[in-house]
Amino acid sequence: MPWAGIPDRLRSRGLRWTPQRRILVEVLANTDGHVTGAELIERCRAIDPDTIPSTVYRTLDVLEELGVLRHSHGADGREEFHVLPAREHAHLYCRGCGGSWELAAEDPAVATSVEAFDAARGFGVDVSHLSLTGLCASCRAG
Amino acid sequence: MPWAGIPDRLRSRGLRWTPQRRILVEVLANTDGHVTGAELIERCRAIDPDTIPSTVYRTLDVLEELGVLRHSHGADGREEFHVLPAREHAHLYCRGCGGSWELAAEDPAVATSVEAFDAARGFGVDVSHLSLTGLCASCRAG
DNA sequence: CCACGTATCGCAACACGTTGCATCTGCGGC
DNA sequence: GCCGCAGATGCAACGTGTTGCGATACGTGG
Repeated sequence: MPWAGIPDRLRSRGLRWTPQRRILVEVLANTDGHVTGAELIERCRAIDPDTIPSTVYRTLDVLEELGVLRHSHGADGREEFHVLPAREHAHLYCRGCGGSWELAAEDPAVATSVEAFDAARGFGVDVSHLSLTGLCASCRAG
Repeated sequence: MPWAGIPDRLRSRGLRWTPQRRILVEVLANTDGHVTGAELIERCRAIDPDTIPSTVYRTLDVLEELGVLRHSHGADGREEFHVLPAREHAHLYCRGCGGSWELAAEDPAVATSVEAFDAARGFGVDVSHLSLTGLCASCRAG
């Protein structure tokens, strides 16, 4: 678990390890897949009811700078956080059925797209911040 | 100007042409490129200071259903509206310099990506809802 | 083990957007 | 020209996220 090293990683940057951050990291350690900011706050409050939203969001920013997590924006523009992006991944949202899927960076379609933007304009797409909205195969068929 | 036909298009659907909608359409008619919801409200208030946000957002929904405009989410997740998407287009945001670019659906990189997702999983990407974040060529070089 | 500097916290206010509901009004029909 | 009613409005409350600021406490150095 990479969580164990976080206190020292913070301190080595002149940042601090506080009870509030410990709680959030504990929550994140028990999380996989996506979570919204609101969900994280809720889970933190389950541990410490005094959890303050702004503290959570600020800590999330810090953890993102540390590279421990990533955020992107869902189909509705809401923030979504991804823990431990061991594999970078993008997201697909279907506006028909509301379904969502994770796509690895190695997914052929994703890789093709990234290459296309690189080749065409030298733009380096952040795969982990990539959210596509559209219609999935079955909604198109139906 | 396609705006002239809007009152009738609304009525033919059993919807209504109201003073509030007239103001918003007037604002949109003098807009090109992207606007955020907040900007639209501000411009409406310049005409009628009593403009209410919820009315504006609801009208925007209606106009989007009419196909007069489209919305997507910017790099920060905020809503962005696009007037008259005569040409469907996607957006590119650079997290380095904060720059943003419009990409036509016919842009080679965009077209390649759309095809890739269609071919790989039958997913039909909404180009007009597509926002990519990453690093532009000059920020990568710098 | 204490003191000090600064990162962080808690709180309050704000910004953007959404929702529920009572009231009002556009507009089609008579 | 008037009526009725579904569609819209206005308002108020809420949800999510951000920001500014004074108070607090982490952790380093003595």
